[in-house]
Amino acid sequence: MKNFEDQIINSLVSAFKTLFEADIEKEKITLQPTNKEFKGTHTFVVFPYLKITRKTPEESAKAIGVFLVENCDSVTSFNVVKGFLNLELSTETWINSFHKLGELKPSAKKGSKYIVEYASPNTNKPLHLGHLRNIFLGFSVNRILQEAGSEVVKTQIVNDRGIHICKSMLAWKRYGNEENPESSGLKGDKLVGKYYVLFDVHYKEEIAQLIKEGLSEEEAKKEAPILKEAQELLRKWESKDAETYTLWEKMNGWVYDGFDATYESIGVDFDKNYYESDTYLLGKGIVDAGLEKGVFYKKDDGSVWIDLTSEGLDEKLILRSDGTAVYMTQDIGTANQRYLDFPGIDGMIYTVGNEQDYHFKVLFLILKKLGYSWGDGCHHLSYGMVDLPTGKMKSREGTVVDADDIISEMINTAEERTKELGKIEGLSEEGASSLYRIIGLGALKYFLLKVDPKKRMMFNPKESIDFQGNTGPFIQYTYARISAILRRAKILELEDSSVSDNLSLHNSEIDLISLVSAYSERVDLAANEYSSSIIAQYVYDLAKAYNRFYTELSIFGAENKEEIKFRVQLSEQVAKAIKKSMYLLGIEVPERM
RNA sequence: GGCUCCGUAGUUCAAUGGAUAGAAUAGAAGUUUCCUAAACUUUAGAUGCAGGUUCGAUUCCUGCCGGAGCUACCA
Repeated sequence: MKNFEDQIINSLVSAFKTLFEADIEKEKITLQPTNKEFKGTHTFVVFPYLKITRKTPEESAKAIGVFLVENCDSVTSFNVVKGFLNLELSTETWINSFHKLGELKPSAKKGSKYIVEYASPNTNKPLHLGHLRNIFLGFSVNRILQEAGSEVVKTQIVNDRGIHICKSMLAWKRYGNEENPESSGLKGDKLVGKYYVLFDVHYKEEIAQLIKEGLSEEEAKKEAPILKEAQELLRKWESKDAETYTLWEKMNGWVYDGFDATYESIGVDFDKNYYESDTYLLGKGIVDAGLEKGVFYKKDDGSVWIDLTSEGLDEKLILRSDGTAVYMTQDIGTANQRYLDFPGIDGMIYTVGNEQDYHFKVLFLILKKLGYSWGDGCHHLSYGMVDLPTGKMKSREGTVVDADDIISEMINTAEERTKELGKIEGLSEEGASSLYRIIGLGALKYFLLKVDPKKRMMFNPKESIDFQGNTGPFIQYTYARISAILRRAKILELEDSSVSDNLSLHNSEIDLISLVSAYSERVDLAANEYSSSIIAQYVYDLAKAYNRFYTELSIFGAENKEEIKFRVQLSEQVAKAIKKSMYLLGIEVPERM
């Protein structure tokens, strides 16, 4: 909350006290932005208070408005439309508020410590567009939390074991002829993914054959020799069979090289990796402790359960009757392990698709019941699928948009567009290719981050991602435009003195001041909601407002030196706010484009 | 069947219970002797259906219709 807004609210409280002899709690009073069609910037809605005022909406609003103009320094005039009291503030208020930029720091998560998990790839297939949404979201939330004063550990959990891994291993053993990334020229993850698909092809053939021989589909799926062999391979892996283990390590190594290349190209990294092969046995000890505490109970067959029916959920299996772990056991164990690795954390953020909403609801409930102090701080950053016009993306059916493909496609398009617009004059070759990367990735990241994370979103591969309108490049372009202004201002050597408050401010300038000074609030909001789209919307508003300002008013052609100075300073602040916001989204901004 | 989420312009997305439901894109019409036209201006176009709560509902509640997900001793 800005200082002057706090003042206005205080004045509103005393207005009710003086005019209507009513005590209103300060916290209950809110101001909202005034609609563009009306004069003013802040609006107080009187409808909810009519019972107190015992007057018509218009009369009530007018009385309060008169009181504010008389008693509150920042309010200079008002107008009333029905029950809406629109306030206009003094230039001085705006100038002061402008000077306080940067002094207010976001602090929603001050002093807290989080672990953010934002990738959980399987090592049997390459990353696709859905993974990118996951990674960009988590990476951005990590930065937002940091900006809001928190310390963050970035992590991923690698699903490097299980039947699906054995499938690609088996297919490689059978059909691979010792093929490797060097000999094939394929990126490691792509190579392994190829064999995962190949497994499925042969699996389907065998099923078809068995059905011909008279088995039902159900039976055929279970009895296919290739599947049985894969299961055998999993058993061998679990018993640490040397040959199997070596192959597993070799193929996983290829995949990690592939993933690392992709991570590097999109500019994300991790402080700590967790591997399921290390963690899948964790959690059993905690089950024992939970049994003692009475959080869990044992059935006659030896399986362990938790009863969550009183919370409106189901009974949930924690440990199989043969004593082996399930997904939930593992997640409890991993969470505990992370706490041991990073003592003092206040919570963990899991960036995982919304098909697992129920799982995490249960997981967090269990953590709380087990009495972990950090259970309350856990949050499932749930996001919706990225859909194609043809439906859902499915790796096995090959209906995915590959991550590396879409990245290079975006960079290529950026190059084409930039050349078309003739914007590479005076750029070195490295400068140009770095610019294409910045723009292409900016477009992709912004496209995925501007949408509310919780919602399912649509990606149409035929209509490539836009570079115009509400897009990353539009915001980057605005930044580059301002940079040009600042370069020119530097040459002019405007002496650095403060701006007096007898300027007359234009609406577009007030819009900008008010947006720039909202930075901290918006970051805090985003941190509390774990939402990057709040930042994306904010930075778009900012860029849009700046472009309007830029078109409407001439900066260097202003009436007097003081106005020029003010507009340059305003531009500088907007540039800073854009740069910081884009940083929070993991997007770079260019000085020229 | 049970539980959860989602239905907003042709399309892709917005909207702490507030004013005439915002943007972008596609459509129509404009703006470059002057700070970067990846920009700006104008125009047309939408809340699945039926009730309820109230000063006021895209938002909250109920029912229906449509879509998705979860509902494994898989991960």
